[in-house]
Amino acid sequence: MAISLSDIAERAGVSVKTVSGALHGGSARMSDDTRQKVKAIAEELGYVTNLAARGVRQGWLPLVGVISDGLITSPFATEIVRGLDGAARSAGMAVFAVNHSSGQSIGSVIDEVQQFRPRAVAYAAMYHKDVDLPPAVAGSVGVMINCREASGRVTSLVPDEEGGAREIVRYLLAAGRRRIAFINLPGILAGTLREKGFRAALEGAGINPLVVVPAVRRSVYSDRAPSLVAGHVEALLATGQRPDAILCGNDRVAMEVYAALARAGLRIPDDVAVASFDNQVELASRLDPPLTTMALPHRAMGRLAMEILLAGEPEPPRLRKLPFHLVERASV
Amino acid sequence: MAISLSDIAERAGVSVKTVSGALHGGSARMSDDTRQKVKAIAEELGYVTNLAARGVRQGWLPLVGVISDGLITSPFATEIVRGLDGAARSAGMAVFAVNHSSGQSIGSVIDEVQQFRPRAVAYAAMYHKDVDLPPAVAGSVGVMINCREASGRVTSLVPDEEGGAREIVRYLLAAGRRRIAFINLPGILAGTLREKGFRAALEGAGINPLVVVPAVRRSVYSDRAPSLVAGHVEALLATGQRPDAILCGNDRVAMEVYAALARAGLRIPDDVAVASFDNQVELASRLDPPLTTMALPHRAMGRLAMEILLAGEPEPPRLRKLPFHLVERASV
DNA sequence: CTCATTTGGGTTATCGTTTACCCTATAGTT
DNA sequence: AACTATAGGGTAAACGATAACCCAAATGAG
Repeated sequence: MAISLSDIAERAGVSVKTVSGALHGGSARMSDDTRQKVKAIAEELGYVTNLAARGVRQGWLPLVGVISDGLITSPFATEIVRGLDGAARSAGMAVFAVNHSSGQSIGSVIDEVQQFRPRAVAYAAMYHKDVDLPPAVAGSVGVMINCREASGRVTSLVPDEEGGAREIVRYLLAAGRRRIAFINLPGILAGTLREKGFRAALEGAGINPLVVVPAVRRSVYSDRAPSLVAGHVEALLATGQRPDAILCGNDRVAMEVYAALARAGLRIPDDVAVASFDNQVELASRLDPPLTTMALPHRAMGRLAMEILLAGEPEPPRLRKLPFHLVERASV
Repeated sequence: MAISLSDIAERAGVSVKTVSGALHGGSARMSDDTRQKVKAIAEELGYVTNLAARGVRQGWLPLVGVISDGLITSPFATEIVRGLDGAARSAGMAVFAVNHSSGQSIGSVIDEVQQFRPRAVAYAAMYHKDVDLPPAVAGSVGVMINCREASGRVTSLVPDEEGGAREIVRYLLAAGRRRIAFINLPGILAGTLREKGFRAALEGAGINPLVVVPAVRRSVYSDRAPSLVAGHVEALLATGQRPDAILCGNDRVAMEVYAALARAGLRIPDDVAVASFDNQVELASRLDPPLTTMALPHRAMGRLAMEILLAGEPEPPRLRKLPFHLVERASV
């Protein structure tokens, strides 16, 4: 079927090992003449390296396996994969992803991945959460992305939720806002951590948070849960203490806040500033006015993950928090 | 390093081939006793098949390569990959994706993919477009997803844009709407085809389209291009012939239409119905009222692509148009 | 009881590549 | 001129799994 080294060897009148050396072994000693001739014939025949064969010799394939937990619906998944992919390709690796559907045990998914003898394996969560890796398989996973591994045996990469919240609060304060409300995402780790950062930043400035309320019914954040946002905004506006800034748990919440404020006849940012988390570009940049929001470091997590995976000497496992990135638009 | 068949064979006191037969060759004749013993030892030792070794023998690896053209920013990419992945896994295959960045020739990307000796290769475009595959590589690609291959040497799977437009128009007509405007996406294939379907459906009903206008400056559709939507809506409302329905090129355009109608004090759907294409769930379901929209058949394209790739006898190449799917919410 | 068939399993070659080791010229050194 | 490096390249053995072939023992039919 496909051309192999021995086809080239025969045609060039040299041995297989010479061909191998000419094409792949950069430092193999041989005359430039031979090397060029072999390369020319390989090119002519359309030779393509058989990585499976090399893999059986080396014991691994130039692949990086990514186990993604649950559905890959989120657009963030692509960002993580993109970060991984970019770094992987420059190292001559390809990324293959397998879904960890809720039915299966993590062990069986890892076995599935290990069949390919990948160079490295990463585990990626689709939203920031805690994950408990069974001891037996912890050794097969090189890095955890967007989740905190409980046992501490594996390096975990997560967004710095607290820091991100502090940063956006400081930005609102610098813009002169003082009565800041937070419509948070309840029941998820990111929400809990952001609330901590939110309160800490305000406290540091000697200001009390106006209010912290959940975007949907407490303890269940899901896109399908009925939204409480409109009600919250109306309630906030009905009080004497009208907020001069509303921080939102994500861009979709901000979208609803925009609508509620528009109904109330208030202008953004003149009457009320709005800021949020996520930076779903397609949404945030299309709102009127375009939304100022904290971008999650998904791409950076992917890139750093690959660096860690492909690094020679593994550093001791630890939790690394990656900074958010402020995307300034016009809503503050 | 990893356990191999010979480790098991030694431990079980049988030959390697017997182990191979016991674990993988379902029909290999041997006593149930032997088979069970071998399986038990394999389990105990934690044996994991080495697919690279099998691959060198068979000539291919149980991998399906997906070449994705350009950036994988779109959330649709995940849908396509999900469709592929689901079908692939039930066939024991994994999907690996490589980005076709604009700098590279398609040939070099295909070579990169072929190094892994994948069972099949698909090419996926991130938006509906025409793609010209060089004759030399057309043979290596089994199916084109979300794009039309010019030469006709490869089966192409695309959304049925015309049919989708016809369907949503018929739905609007059935809801009693007669003055229907279309804010289309200019400069892209999907827009052109949808406009055809839009006009055809109205013509079939003996009605004239109110107007067809571009969402952004003509001939350049991009998320970053300045939007013309607000202006169009205002202009439409200023005429004597106020529309009773606005069809939008995508959900983000619809979002802007919502805002413009709200500013004008009009209610959806009572005063004006709004419908669109895409079904970006997170956006469409969060709008108020939730948006009725035509969902693109991305998942279906992924699934069908895998079926075609893994089918034994290839059917003659042709262009297959997959139907959109109406998602009824509350905006009509 | 003999011969044919089936059962259970071993031998060995093979896939394409890499690598440890070996051989032979040629060039350079003394 | 003899001797030693070294360049240039060949041989052959891996890597792990599979498959074509073979062989011995057990089973069945006549």
